[in-house]
Amino acid sequence: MIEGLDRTPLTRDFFDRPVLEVAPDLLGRTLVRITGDGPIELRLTEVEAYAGEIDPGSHAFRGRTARNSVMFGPPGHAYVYFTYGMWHCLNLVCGPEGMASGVLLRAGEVQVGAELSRKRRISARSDRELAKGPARLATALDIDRGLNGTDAIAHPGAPLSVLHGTPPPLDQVRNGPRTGVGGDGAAHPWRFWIDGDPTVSLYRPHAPRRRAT
DNA sequence: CCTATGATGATCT
DNA sequence: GATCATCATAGGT
Repeated sequence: MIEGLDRTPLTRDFFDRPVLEVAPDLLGRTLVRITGDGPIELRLTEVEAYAGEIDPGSHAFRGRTARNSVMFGPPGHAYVYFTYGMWHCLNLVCGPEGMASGVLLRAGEVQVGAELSRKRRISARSDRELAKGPARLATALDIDRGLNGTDAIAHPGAPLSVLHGTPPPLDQVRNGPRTGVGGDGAAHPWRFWIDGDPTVSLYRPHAPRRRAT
């Protein structure tokens, strides 16, 4: 186990705040995933905020649909979506309920269960790449749509939960434009990361894909 | 180090 | 039919 870590679970109140408060506050926290093979734990190093129906970059911008309905529900639950035909991404819903905001978990450092994670991340050249990117993070933690809507506040049998961990000093938290978000949503500097951490993903500006001819 | 491109399918218009 | 909160790989510098 990790020494010197505050392993107190985060509470519902932690997530029941505006997403721009919650997102940077998640850095350094410990994400716990209980798989069939054992636990995997991750220290969060990079996140992005999505502010519901006022945010052109958010899945909830055009209102509630079958896919995004979890975002409109209670804070502290997992919103998992499938994208680009083969990847999953994990978000944590923030408050207040009905605002449809969430935090995309983009990267982290695997601190427990790296051997389990490696089995799902064969192409990772080093452990620092296990969860370096949102779809890599979901793969490393064996997360798919089966976990969509799951309550991520710690409780008996919880497959997913978040512990207090060790937040970084405030002057080590950086922010900038969100990765892969174009149009009007690109203006918001709502990506947050821990400065200098080797597990933070590389920034890629949004580029529209060329149409097939 | 870098840039370009194909993979693959759910979702929404 | 177009888009997509992405990644792995190939090949150039």
